[in-house]
Amino acid sequence: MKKAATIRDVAAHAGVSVSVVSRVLNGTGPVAPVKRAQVLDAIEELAYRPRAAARELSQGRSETIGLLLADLTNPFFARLADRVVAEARSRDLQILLMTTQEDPHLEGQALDTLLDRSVGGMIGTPTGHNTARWEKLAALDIPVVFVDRAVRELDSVDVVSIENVDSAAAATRHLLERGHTRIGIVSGPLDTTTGVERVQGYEQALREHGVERDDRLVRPAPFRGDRGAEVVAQMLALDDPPTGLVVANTAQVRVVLRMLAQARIAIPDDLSLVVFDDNPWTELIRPPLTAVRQPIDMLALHSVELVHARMRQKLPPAPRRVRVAAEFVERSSTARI
Amino acid sequence: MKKAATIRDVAAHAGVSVSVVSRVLNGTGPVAPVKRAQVLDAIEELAYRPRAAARELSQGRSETIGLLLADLTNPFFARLADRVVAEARSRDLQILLMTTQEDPHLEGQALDTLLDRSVGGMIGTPTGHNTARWEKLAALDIPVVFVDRAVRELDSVDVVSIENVDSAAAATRHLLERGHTRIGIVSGPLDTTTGVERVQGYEQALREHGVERDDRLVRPAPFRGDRGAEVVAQMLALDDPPTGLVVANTAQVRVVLRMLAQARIAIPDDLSLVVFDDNPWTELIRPPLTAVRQPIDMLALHSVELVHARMRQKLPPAPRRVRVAAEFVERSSTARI
DNA sequence: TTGTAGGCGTTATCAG
DNA sequence: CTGATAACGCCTACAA
Repeated sequence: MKKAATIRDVAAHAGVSVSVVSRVLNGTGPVAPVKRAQVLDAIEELAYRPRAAARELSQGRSETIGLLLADLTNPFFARLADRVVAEARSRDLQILLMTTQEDPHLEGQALDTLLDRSVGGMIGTPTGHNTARWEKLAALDIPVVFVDRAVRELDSVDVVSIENVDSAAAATRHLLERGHTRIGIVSGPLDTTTGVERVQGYEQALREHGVERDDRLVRPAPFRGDRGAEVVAQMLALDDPPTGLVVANTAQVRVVLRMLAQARIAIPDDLSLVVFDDNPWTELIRPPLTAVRQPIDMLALHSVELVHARMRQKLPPAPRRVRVAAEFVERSSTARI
Repeated sequence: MKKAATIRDVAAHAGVSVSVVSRVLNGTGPVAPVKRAQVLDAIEELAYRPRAAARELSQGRSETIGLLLADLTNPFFARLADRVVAEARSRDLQILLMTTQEDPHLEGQALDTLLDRSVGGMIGTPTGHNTARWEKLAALDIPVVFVDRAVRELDSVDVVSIENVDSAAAATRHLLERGHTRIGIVSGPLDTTTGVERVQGYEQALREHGVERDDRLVRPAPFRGDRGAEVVAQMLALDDPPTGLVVANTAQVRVVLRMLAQARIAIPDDLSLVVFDDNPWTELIRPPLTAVRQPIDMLALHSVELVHARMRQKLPPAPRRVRVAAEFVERSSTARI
């Protein structure tokens, strides 16, 4: 088993210098058509493949982009990863995957190692607690794109997300238009952009319909754990419990559903339900859930496209905020009051 | 913005040579306690982090392992990825993620780029069609571990999977013990080990109970597409349709469930159902599904541990086959006939 | 125990 | 157009 061919082997085999080979490889600089052909032949024959590490070392930057997601257990992030990988491949970018598990400490570690790898760019769902490190990446001229959510302090980085305000407003409006006035919302933590923006949309819809906001019906829940269930249970225990509920925290819909089932709350008879993110199983359960469908392929497409463009310096420096519309999918978990 | 410190900067700052720094970094070779402290200080002060690319180039191998999964859209693989990432982190290994989408062509591409990256190891779910390339990896002394499924031709690579035969037998037995004799099975393609082994388990259980195998009830389906649904529809259209069904192809349970719902087949009244892989939503749907639960964390643990050990040459050359038991979870989708 | 120097595979600069 | 040759940052004999 002889070791893999290097650029020098190719050069020798083709009877040219390494520079020529490098040039045909990267299309940088001129090469005589004849020699080009020879080089191509040699490459073919030796099954030569440039070593990524050497390339990185030499140019100080790589074609690898770090993907730092919260949690692959959440189908939303899993499908996002799937699409990001696909988009990356079509651009010859590699994906280095890490997860934060919504833990700032883990996020910190991940960012550090990403730094070592001198990745060419980053796509991530920030926990909101490592602003210094994120800034460092940016300071090192490593393009960063936040997807799904952002960090308010970091207003110089690109963000790709859905229209959170509009989506939440639409979900709430759907309930209002069906006669509900007692509408609860379980959002994400209020120090995340998704958390606050979705509550804003909810409030906006309420305002439109002249319904007063009741603090007891607006409850944030962390992304991890079962808090979402508790919070809903508390709402339901009120003297005047909600008749409609928006679960805007994707990570909590499962636990909420489980609690509702255990408590034998009939949907939509006892409670009308709209959830954020339309999973493959959302239509499988009984009743099929009305949901806000996030266009995950678009989120992935724009994220990858954005880092890619930045890596190629093909974009003006001003931070980009891409917001794509989400689709409202009406099924059977909501009913007229 | 000054550029990141290199090993030379550290050496200078600590008043030693680079080799000393390298030695304290990698614990290779002796270092005087005093100097070690100085070096550590310098590292701290300069916030030095070794460049992964340089290290790779110099030693010809990296601490990055390639993870080549079929499809992150399948919750089984998504959760597997999640655990693999976690296990990898605790061993300071990085994960380069790629997907095959069950497409041999994409798998081939992925393997090629993995080769360029000179990854230190690989964990993957092979499609079964790129044996040459897989062998090439092995020939290059890159440890390969197949997880979940294997390729029969490649019997020299490590494999981590559940006890497929036993699991399928248990699932089938469960049905038999409840009086079913007409039992269908939707397996994976028969050129995959999971596909054949689960059918073997099914047959074994049948044999135990003296039930004859009916070819029309044993139908493989590809991992992609909706074939599983068609195949079940065909079984159900028989003169003597099955009263029990095992969906052993994780990728097909969703479409089968959808079809069953549309056809208004009552479960378990019309049909008793056991599915492979216990997702978070398996207990959310109506009725909650009886399932074979794959211990995903164990699969991940062993896979990572195995590549890691091989990378460190800490294992005898003989290929390892780790098979972990799966758990049978009885819920409400199966009933006595 | 320490330091020097050569090599890892590419890219890039700069004379021919 | 082409070809030496110097980086790139780290590891590792080998010498001291």
